[in-house]
Amino acid sequence: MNLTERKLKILQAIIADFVRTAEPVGSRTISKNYDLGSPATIRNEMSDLGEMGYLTNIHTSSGRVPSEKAYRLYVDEMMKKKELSQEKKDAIASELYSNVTELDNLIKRAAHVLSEITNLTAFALSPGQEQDKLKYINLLPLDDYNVVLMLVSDSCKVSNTAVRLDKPASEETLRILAKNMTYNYSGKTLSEALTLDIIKNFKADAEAMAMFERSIAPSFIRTLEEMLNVNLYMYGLTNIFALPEYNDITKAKTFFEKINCKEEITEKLISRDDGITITIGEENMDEVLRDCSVITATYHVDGKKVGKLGVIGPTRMNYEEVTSVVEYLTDNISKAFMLMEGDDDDKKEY
Amino acid sequence: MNLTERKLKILQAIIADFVRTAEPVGSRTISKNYDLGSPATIRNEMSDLGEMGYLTNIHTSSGRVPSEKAYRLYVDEMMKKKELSQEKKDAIASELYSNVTELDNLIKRAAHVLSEITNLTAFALSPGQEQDKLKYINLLPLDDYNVVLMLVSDSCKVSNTAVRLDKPASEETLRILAKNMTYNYSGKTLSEALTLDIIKNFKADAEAMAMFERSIAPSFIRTLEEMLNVNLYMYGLTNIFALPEYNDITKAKTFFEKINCKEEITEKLISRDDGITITIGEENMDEVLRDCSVITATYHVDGKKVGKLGVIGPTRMNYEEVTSVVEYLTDNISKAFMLMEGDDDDKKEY
DNA sequence: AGTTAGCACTCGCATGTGTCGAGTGCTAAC
DNA sequence: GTTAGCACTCGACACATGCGAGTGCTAACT
Repeated sequence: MNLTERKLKILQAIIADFVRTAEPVGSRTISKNYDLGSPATIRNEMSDLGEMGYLTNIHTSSGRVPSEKAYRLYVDEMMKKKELSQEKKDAIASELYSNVTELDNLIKRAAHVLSEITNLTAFALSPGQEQDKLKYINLLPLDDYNVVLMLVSDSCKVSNTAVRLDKPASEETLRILAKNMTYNYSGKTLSEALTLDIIKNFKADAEAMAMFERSIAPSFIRTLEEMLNVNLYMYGLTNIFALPEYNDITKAKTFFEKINCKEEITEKLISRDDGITITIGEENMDEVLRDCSVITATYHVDGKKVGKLGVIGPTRMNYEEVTSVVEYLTDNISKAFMLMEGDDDDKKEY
Repeated sequence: MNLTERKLKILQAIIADFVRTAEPVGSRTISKNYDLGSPATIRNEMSDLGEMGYLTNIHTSSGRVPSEKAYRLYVDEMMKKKELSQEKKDAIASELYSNVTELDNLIKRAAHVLSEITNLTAFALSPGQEQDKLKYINLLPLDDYNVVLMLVSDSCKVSNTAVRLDKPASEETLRILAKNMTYNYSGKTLSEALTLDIIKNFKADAEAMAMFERSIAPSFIRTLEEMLNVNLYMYGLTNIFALPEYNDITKAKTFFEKINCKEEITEKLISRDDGITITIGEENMDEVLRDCSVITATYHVDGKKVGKLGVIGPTRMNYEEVTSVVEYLTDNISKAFMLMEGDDDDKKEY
């Protein structure tokens, strides 16, 4: 038995209907709305589709529900690229292109508008900074016991930390230490910096070295780690309440509990393939996401920096629509970022 | 009719039972468990209590449920101070006194452990920084077009922002501007700094002034505002799923949606009285919190800085227990903070 | 041979009915 | 003032019934 033209059309119709209504769809409905033959004919075809594993029925006399295999077929073969409605494009634009000054803010907004447009749970990962290089390192004395450790990266990400010394250090000592750090670390990527043996190659007297190791080095490492951290932003979590599949309170509960393990989710998302990736139900290999689908895409800013964003929703999701939104968004993140940087392509060398 | 000893005892028993079970409590239950007379006697008393507005019954033949007036009476008159179990004290201690380095982290942990112990939704507001003073202001050139604006406050809170200039500035210019800023702003509280007319009293040439106004001042203001921001942390939101009063999916939904308006919640919490404050149901004057009770307390760190933390839960909440936890926590936040600052009381002058 | 009408059958769901148990209110006796 | 007893109320639950949507199958139609 193979997938004839009509079978495909019927399957598509069933998917469309089920995505819209979340109700099992019967032969009569399809027959009425799609001009694909009489209910009886459709029933025969549906029966075949069921045998082939594309449709399931809860029990004998209920309508049919598309299987995950059906969604996979749909996503791979039947789904067409869809131009986003102007309205949605506008919504995205007004969110992205409006006086945002920080990349992370841009990302947040992208995730936010994504959740609003799709009515699903959206998330975004801030770009990984592994390739970002240290550019400027300094130690600024505040008073005898407090200094500020200041790191600036290639991409002008500034980070500083108040460090409390256990005994006063002279400005001279700090200057020397800062010089040493600059010498050893500037030009290195953040992840490289973390792997280097901190005190190797330091040229300073024993006391300064001791002070560095005790007080400054730990802060330095912590700050580097922090700069490397990928942030996960989530929006529209409560959108799941609108979905009939989460009418069951315990389902909603477990969803929330699992989705709140940010580390775990970050992990999962990072390890996904680049580009637009769609995983359906069991493909997610995850207890909680078993009856969800996840769509992610990679966005690029500034050539090298890469992050992810996407949505989590029921397998019954409007793949076509959501995919276009996700795609449109990732494209526009780069553009918005460039705009944010100012009209200063000439300055990009720095 | 007035509240006799026995009536009070019966009311207390009913509250205790209802808090535990969330089921309307009947005369027989009380009679069996509390030795306060036969079911019939208790029924008579309950009838009186109902007339006085302390008990309500859903319908003729259901058990009684304490009214908000009853909870108010309980909280005001009948509740005793309760020593926390050692187990809970330990849980709090292990969360608060373990290598935390930032105040905000301490606060987060406090809220987290609070939600864990009470099984309710807990929140914490980071301390307001209105009284925090600017101590150190500097502009550090990164390259021709990028400088770092660096602010350090009295309490060693460091903040810096990358500022992009629209045309290059000499180190000298930046030095002068920084000096001007220091002269005008250091020693001022953050909120004072925001109210001052930025460019008044500046001594610099016209070009430097223009540059300051165009590029640096906006970042300065934004940074100040950011430093003044009070952060709201929430934990245990999903705990409400365990409460029978939120078995209704729409209730859970509205709860989540409202509780997610961080600004609104922050507003509401800030405006509450200091010290331990308990508001019950309608006292909250809020559509969503109408059938919740809120317990907040103020914590102090460092003498002047003040924040809040507390829980949101159903009116049927263990007020005694929760109040003790909240109280114990606020006390220990100050202690943990002092420990965090190091054993350096001698350095506190700075 | 593919398509369709017709019909018996299944199942979920809503509705109605009866029973049970927990609880109240009242009255009369202690 | 307290208590036992009793009639009454109401929600929860179990069970039956009917309805509607849907299927599968067969036989007739094109």
